[in-house]
Amino acid sequence: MTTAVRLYDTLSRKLRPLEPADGQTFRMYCCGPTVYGPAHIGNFRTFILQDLLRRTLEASGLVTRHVRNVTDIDDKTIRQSQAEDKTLETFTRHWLDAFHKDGEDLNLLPPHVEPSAVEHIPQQIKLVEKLIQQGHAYVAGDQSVYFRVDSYPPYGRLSRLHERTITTRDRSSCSCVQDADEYDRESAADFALWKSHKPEDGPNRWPSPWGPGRPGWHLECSAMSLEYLGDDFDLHGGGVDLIFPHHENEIAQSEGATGRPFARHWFHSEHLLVDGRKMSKSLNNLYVLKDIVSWGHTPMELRYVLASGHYRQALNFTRDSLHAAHSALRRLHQLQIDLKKASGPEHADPSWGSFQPVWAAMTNDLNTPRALGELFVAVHELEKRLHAGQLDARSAAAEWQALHKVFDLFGFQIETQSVSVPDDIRQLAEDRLAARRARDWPTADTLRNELEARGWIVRDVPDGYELEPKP
RNA sequence: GGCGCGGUAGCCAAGUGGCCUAAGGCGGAGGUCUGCAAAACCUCUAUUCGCCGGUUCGAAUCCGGCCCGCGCCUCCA
Repeated sequence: MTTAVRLYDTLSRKLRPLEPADGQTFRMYCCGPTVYGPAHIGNFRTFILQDLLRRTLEASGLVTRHVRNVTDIDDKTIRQSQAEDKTLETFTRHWLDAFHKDGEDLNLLPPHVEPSAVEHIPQQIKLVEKLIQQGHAYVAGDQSVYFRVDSYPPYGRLSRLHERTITTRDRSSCSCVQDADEYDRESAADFALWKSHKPEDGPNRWPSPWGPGRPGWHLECSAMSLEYLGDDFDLHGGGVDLIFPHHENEIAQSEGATGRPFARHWFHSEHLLVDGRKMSKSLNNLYVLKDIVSWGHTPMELRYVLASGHYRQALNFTRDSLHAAHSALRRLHQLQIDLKKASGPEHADPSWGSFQPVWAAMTNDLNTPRALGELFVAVHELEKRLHAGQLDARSAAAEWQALHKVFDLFGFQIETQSVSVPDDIRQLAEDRLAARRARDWPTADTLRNELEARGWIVRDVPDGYELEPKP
């Protein structure tokens, strides 16, 4: 159980074992949602991957401390709350609740701490003051504060910025990258730590030593990770799009202020594509959990789909993949039932049983697609042995437990769902059962068709029937 | 223009020098079961890894070229 989990690190570009620096608690910070609308399935890919990483770390025997922030003060939350004529708090509260509901449905483990940016403005101001003192930041003409990128030479390491900007300048001097809309900055590369109040911000302003305003986006993560995880911590995660500029800026702010190394490991998840394209409003392919459910699929099926690709690879989401997930999950459910039936009394067995290769794949760079492959190799073998009567009660009980460990590892909630059957449907099914017992096949078949017309599938089982809503 | 990623069966997706005459899921085709079905389970389903060269005893895996697709390049997970 002491297997070290190995994971690719964006900064060193190497596979490295994950170990808590303090030898006790693995401290991880994940960039959370901006609560200005429903989170889309691409957002959830990232959160589910972080969830899978955490579950894997915990299954390896580590204790984790998982911090995931909520961005509830930024351009988008302000703009949208103003447009809807709501206070920022009312507006973001609503979308945070929605996010929590979705997270629950997807069986995301709640983070141990979920700090809100707007509730940590004093900490952010303190950080800015520190950066100004150390010459890493300056107050511009409009009372905004900027980070002086030139004051922090390692800037750009995470995103290989050097290779990029140098060539960009060489190639096209009129690149759009240079079009700064804030001309108060010393350099176009400098970014805002504190934004002075502007009319369009409405009532959303906080006092600061530099006048009323609000924090810049990157600042919250530096301030809150410092608050809840300390100067340096074990892992920082987010989507690939955050590598630059968000995480680059976080590193500059945090290391500039503390003089100490920031996150020890960087975990970035690739994007989810829909039908081979990036999700976007204009392509009308930006789906949310509600859409998935409205198509008759479950959050678990989405979780399965999102786990079916490797985190460092863009994953192509299609509606077909949800069907595939449905069938795959049903097979897992069936094995659980079959194992339970063949099981003797339970006894504690902490092993992975037939699922050892699943665990091996997860600890090797969180290879979830490989792990699912190994899972079904084991499923197939176990079903075969069960049907051949080659699995004794003791082994079956052990495998049943191991299977549940695998379900926990993936966060799959697989249990028999008791569907409520309307009385009239129940009556039709009962009538059909009676007809079958009377060997009146024409009547039985008519009733089956009637049930199907009303949206219910009836299945005969040895002692009666089962009803399932038509997919 | 720069940086980066990828092209593996109808679809999704592992594998990155020999265990690959390529894992797994879905779908499809047969079968067992069934009054018939359905569900479940079993069997089969790429001699081949975008194309062309090269390196090597040996390549899906390494190198070069080409053709496609995708992402990023200052506040998008």
